[in-house]
Amino acid sequence: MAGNAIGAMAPSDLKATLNLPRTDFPMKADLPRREPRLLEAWDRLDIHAAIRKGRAGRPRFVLHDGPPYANGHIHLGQTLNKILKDMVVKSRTMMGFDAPYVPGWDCHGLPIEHQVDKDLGPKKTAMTPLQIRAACRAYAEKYIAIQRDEFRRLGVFGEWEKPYLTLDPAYEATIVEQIGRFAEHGNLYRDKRAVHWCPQCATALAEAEVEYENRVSPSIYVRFPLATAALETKFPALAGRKVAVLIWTTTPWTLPANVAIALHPDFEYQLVDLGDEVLLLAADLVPAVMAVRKLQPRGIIGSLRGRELEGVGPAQAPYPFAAGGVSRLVLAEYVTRDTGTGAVHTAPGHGMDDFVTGRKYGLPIFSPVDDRGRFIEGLGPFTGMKVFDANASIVADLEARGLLFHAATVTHTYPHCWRCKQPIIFRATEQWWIALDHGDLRRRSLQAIDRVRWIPPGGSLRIGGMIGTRPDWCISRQRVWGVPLPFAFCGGCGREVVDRDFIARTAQLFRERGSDAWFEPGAFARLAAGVRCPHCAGTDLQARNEIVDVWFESGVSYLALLATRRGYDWPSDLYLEGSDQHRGWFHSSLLIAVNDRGTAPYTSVLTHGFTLDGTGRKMSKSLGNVIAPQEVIKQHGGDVLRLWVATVDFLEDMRLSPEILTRNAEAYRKIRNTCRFILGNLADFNPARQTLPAERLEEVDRWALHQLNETIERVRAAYDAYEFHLASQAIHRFCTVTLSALYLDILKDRLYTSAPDAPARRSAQTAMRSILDALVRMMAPILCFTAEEVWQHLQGRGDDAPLADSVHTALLPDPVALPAPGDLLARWTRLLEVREEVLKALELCRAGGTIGNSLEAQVLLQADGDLGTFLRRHETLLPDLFIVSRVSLQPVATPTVTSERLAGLAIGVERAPGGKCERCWRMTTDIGSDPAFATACGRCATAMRSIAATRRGDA
RNA sequence: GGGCUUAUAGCUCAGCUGGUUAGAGCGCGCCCCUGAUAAGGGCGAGGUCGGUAGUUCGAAUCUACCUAGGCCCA
Repeated sequence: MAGNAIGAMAPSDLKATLNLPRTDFPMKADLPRREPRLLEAWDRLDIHAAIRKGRAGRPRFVLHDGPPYANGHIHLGQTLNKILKDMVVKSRTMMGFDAPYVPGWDCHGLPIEHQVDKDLGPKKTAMTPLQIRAACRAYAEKYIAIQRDEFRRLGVFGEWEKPYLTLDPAYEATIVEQIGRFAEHGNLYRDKRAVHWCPQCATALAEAEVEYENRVSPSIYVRFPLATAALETKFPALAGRKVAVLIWTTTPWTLPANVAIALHPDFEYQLVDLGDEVLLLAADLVPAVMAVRKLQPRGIIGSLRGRELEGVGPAQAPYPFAAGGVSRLVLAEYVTRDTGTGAVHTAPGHGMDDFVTGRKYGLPIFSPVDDRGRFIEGLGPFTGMKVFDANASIVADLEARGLLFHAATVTHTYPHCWRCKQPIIFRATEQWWIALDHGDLRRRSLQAIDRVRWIPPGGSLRIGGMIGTRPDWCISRQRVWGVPLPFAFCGGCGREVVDRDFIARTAQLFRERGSDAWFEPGAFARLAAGVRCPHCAGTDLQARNEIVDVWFESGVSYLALLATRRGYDWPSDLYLEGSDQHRGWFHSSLLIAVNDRGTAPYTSVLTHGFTLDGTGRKMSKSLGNVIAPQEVIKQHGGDVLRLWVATVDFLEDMRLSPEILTRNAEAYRKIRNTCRFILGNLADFNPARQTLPAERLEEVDRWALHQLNETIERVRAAYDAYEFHLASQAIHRFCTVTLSALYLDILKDRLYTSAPDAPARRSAQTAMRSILDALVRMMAPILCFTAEEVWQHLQGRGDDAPLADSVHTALLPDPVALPAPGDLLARWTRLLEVREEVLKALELCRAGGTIGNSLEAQVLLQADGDLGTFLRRHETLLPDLFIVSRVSLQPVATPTVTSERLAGLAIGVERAPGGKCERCWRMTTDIGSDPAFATACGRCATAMRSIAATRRGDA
């Protein structure tokens, strides 16, 4: 300011004496462009190493990553999962924990092999297992790279350069070792299991390879003659009658393998008298069954519950091949009364349900069909027939023998092979199993569940129910892309060979060379050298290429991590996955860990729900409501996506829609702008030199800091409890309500118009600096990019105590130390109540056209008694608080508002007297009182003189 | 069909062990400002707490059933 021009300042010159916000922190976030630059900056900083180093020696907190499947681009669910994990890791890190994060990938298994199959087409048949495995590996590695980049783009910190992979040799060795642990404990056994089987392709199919198509099948009702001795005491009328259980089936070819008839324990079954015979079937289905033959029953001889029939009989199966033709009456819950007779022909060798029932009752698992779907030797007239061709012969045979009650056809959905499109069958095959009840594995697992903290608590019930009732675990797969099961088969007696040395050598081989080594010529012979068959002592051992279930692979993950990395403790602190993993990874990890170490691999398990569309429906291609994270990032940026994750209560299912994203983008902008405004007002503030002690702060500033402290407490508690939505809400609320609408609005006059170094202004800046410093730390786990951006702008301000390079190496804020508030908070609550009433009055006045900007107003307040005293005590604060030019405590003749909430308060609003100061825009009666400043008020004149004096001093 | 689970304003969430006219933020409508400006501020209108029936002096909060979702099984 030139001294000689002081008296004739134009409005623009006056403006130049204001301390308006200055910052190069952009208002427009432009996250899609800016975030990649921050990622690069973090790379240059080697942020992850820096954090690890900074937390070395601190109490550890291990969130163990559940490996996503290395297949395809990441979808919203995986995105949510990784962001949640990252917010846990970042918040725990900022709470002072050493919280490493090692991402992992699930690399083996059917989906990849399936896809590679498709890609290879007919070529695959000419390829060796090693060649196919190489193609699978390439496929997995391609998607690991893709997903890694996509996850990193979300701002997720972790050991991306050194993830754990289920195809790593060391990992594969752990898998084999853990299989060995089950073998040691005697939980492994080999037994039959019903699987989907394609007779055309001569291969087992996984559920994913089965397609359901319409097909026309026979629909036949068959009599199973029943021995009634046990029933005759109750129903004497049965004596001497021909009695049969009536079953219904669409697969006549499975009748030769029949061993039982399943009834529902709760259904009512009737003995229906048809004159020449008596049929037993479910009461509800009698009319429908009679209708197919247009019969009228003569009467009902008796009725009884399914459970009363258990073990009655037995009935006689049409064929003697299985169990000598005996068909037991057993109970099963899956029997329905929608169709059929309520009595279900049961062939455990040829049906999933049947198999389970067979297991339960100890029935023979008879599966007289070869790889090509032909009946094997010993099936009499059917030997050599293809099963679907045999249907007609069997129906004719039943007819001839008087066992056929009725035959028709039915169109229904039937499983078909994904590759050859032909109908498939169920067939019992030999598989490897882990026994759940041997060695108390199930009971010990249930006990381990009780010692884990499940969030939400329902998780305990959910996994407990599953572990409590699940059948034994089938861990073998007849596939190529996976870890070979470390077992041999005896060429002499044909039985399986489970050998400790063989398993140990296999583990060692895999550790050194990876599981591909299994397939190399001579490898098996070396592993089997010196091993004898425990059953017949034979030494002619043979390989069978079976691989382990991928759930077993991923279930080993924490043990594999412990085996290969230093500094991890058992068990981990947290597993965090979607609630579907109660059945999956939590489940398999638990069984393996309990078997190996007797405890769960986690002390707590946090689950999240699923991402749904805006109306609460699941996202699916067919509904066209899928939201791709890549699109969200392109449109809004990673921080907006992260903010969405942080605003929802993830324990339940979460909705996402364009509207919800827009909401979050707006909330984001509010937070961003709040930071920007504070940055702008700290432009000239040197915290090391200009910070005022807390006792000397203006009262509003102290109040604001108390609000900050309350927010800090809330946010810390929320992070501690993984309640990110409460943290984000507290942060957002603090920005909008406390700061933007109130505190910062009130502050503007003080910040802009005071002399830069005026204590009142430094007081505000002191508070704002504390606020922004705390705010940005609180934001960091959620808005990791923006927090960093703000942090960088907070630096390099002549700060004597430089900040850490990255906000992510800093700690969450502790509450600011303040003098005891006394009645400060109560008084301010009351002042703000008055403010609300005044704002209403101002609004009315504005609507009436008396004022526009509230600075044009003078507020008259009338209050008696206690409130009057209270207002007088705070009189000087009031104009700033209301952002008006003048407040006068005086009787109000014609109140604009008479408060309902505050008894006795009457508020009048009128235009403030005097003229408008061109500098501070307040209405005052002392414009031009300093002749040097004709258009400025006295307060501004003083400020400008002070500024001028300082500048001269500087010069 | 079974196990677990959800349902509070257009959106995201609070609402503790049942107790006065159910809260917040955003959005929306109207208005102000133009010295946070592709910003900022104010006021206001929105809910029969999914439905029904109970328990209770009293229920969004407890019970039963129903409806519509979700995950996992079958």
